[in-house]
Amino acid sequence: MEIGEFAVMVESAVAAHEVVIAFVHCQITYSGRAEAFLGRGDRIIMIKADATVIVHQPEGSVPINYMRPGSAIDLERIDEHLMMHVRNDKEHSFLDIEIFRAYDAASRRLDDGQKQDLAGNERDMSDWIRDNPACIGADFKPISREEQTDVGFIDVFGHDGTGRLVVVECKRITASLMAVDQLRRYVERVKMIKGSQAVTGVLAAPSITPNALEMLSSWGFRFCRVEAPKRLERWSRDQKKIFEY
Amino acid sequence: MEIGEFAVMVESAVAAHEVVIAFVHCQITYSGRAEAFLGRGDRIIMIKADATVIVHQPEGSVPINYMRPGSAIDLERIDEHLMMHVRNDKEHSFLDIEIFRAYDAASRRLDDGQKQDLAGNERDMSDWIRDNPACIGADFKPISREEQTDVGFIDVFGHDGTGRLVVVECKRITASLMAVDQLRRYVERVKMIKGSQAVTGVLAAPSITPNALEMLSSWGFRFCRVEAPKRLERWSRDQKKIFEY
DNA sequence: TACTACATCTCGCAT
DNA sequence: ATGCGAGGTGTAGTA
Repeated sequence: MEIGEFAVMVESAVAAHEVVIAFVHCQITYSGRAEAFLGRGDRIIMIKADATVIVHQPEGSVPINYMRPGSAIDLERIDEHLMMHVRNDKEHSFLDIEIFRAYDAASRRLDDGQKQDLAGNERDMSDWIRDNPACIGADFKPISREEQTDVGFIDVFGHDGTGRLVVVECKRITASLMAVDQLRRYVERVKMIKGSQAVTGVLAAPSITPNALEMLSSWGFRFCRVEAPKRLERWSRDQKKIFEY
Repeated sequence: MEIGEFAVMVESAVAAHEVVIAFVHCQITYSGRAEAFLGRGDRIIMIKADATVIVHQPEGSVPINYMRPGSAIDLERIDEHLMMHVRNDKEHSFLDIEIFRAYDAASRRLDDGQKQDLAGNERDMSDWIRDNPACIGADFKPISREEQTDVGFIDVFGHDGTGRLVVVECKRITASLMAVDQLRRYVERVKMIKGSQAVTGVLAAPSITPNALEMLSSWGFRFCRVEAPKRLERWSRDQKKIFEY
């Protein structure tokens, strides 16, 4: 694709808030929260309707460069090259893509107002614990869940039969040292605010790392094996049969 | 673009490890670490040379769905639709993209062996502190930096003039409560292993939140204002003039 | 492989 | 605007 033709296409598509995709050979300079340089190679450039710019290499799941929505996109012709300047003045960042060749490009207006419905997150997990408190302890009585109490964001907050307060921290994946740090901070906060030492912590997760379990125990806290529930599991179970053949 | 033609193009491109980009109207079902459904709308599908699959909506900087490298991609014709099944058996996940229309698509073999050279990360920051220890304290003497010592991952580890050990934790952006948690854990670990109470902590960051500063002080630790250095700032400063006009 | 911590993390929610 | 924590986080480094 001739570079001048490519430039015209990109400029008109960006002006019309179309989505643009291009296969190019380029080198890239970034400056903003960090600074980076990427030498010449083949990449995929995506410009979205909201002026988000994303650059992908031919392999790997994360973009090598990107600029957030609302960037200003300018093209500058330099000899046979095309410099794509992407600026975000508010964030004091820029991305300069020097395009040596444009192999192919496409643009189109796309419409999509849908939002994804997702199940199995940490909120589903704390809901499930509130409704199934016995998984934390036979006498565990939940008081609040994911609410902004006077002690802050605590996933599930309750008390046991003896009147001791219980702070539950949920993790949807293996709990690590950082989860124990967080639980400890919450328990200390509750002790401080309630002016009582009768507070303990429970880490609820599908599993826990050995170091985290050791640290948890050293603070007198407890691990509870809980899986994040998947609301949509009805169809999931059917689909999963595919894996089994 | 006729859906049968699209199917043939995708299958041959995937087999040839080409990169594929398509503008489609589709709905998407995901099951894996969580479960999700996304109703009908226009999206961009990217299939990379390593069988990574990424789906973007027309706005926003993050993909709405993705499958990691090494996925199995199968197409199934259902009446006038096309079902793209993406499976990753190892991760027990799948992505089903029901494509109602393929507006446009392109594929191409892309070559890129380049790696990005990046400056201004946390490692650069700990390097800089090691080489400029006075920023931590007039008598601070660094011993190690980002090394796996017998006390674990500590950004910069040293001692002050009085023989007291100093643990430095670096954050390239504003330090929060979690950074203080981390520093406290490291200091406790060093106290335990060295069997000494003469250990203190320093949090080095460009700024710190009020709560984090309060917690830091309550543990007897100290905040040090340090910016992540940008090795490439030579050209950066020149380019930044653009912002000023 | 599991564990740990960084990331130009991004995003949402609440103050 | 800032603070805080989740994320289908992903990725790199290391044991």
